[in-house]
Amino acid sequence: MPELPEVEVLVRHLAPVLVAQTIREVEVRRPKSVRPQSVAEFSRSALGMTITGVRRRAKYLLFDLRGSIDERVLIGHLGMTGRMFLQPRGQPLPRHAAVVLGLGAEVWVFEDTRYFGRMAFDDAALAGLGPEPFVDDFSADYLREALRGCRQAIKVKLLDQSLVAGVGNIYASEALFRAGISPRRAAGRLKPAELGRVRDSIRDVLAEAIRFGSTVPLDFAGRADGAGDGLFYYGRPPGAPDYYTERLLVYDRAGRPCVRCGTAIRKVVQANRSTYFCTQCQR
DNA sequence: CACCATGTTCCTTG
DNA sequence: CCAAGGAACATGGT
Repeated sequence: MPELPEVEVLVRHLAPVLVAQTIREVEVRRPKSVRPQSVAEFSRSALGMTITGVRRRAKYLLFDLRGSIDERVLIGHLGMTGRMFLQPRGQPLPRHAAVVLGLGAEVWVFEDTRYFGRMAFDDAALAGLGPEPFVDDFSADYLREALRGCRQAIKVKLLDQSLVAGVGNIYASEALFRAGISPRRAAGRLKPAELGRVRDSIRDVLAEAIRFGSTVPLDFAGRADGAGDGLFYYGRPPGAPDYYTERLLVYDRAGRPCVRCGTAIRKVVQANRSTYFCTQCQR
């Protein structure tokens, strides 16, 4: 689920169903998921608070809470496998439900198979984040300044959250394909025009993903495959094509033909992460 | 069994 | 001291 577009879409879905709700019960089923706080600390901080806003910063979810005497922000991160959704009280929880917050008729579930994600009153990580991709500060000039003299590969730099916040491993490859730039180029060696293309491609690819995600309704009644279990998921009518993977042009397409020139897509490893690109289209 | 996976952080190496 | 690379975290899918 989780790069900037997925988090943004989730925020838009959660905001209308969470705002004005009050947290009446707190159940931490996985203490690690509220680190660095203790379960008791987390529970005390969340209990009785009313949700006044749901926002996003990079890949973090920000939940504005207001109590009778103060306000605070609950911060969520989905890690690699996190999800959040509401389900009716009393229904069986998923195996990896990490935190369950009781609201009115429903409970708010943070589920996280690999437990890399977090839900905590801890904003330390936000301080080091670079600009959001859609703000004016994120410009070709900004990139030129920030990457001056940098010999690291551009793909690796795009994953650096202090350079630009929210790009992950999938959209880094996708953006560079659209920009026509090899992921292995030294970041500081890119020409101004190329940095402009990198910036535009990042924005385009993220915006397109948000636009697509926003058109997909959440399914409260049952799963896209028809197995109704009371949870909600990003819906896809049974038998419909999986647009999510189809609109990715290079990611996870090693060996398959480039959509533009037909050359086999290459997979390489950079900084311990897979990178996908077309050696013909990307120089 | 081996390897891979949408992310972040810590430790080691140079 | 800093930059860069690699492993760890934990579970599941292929």
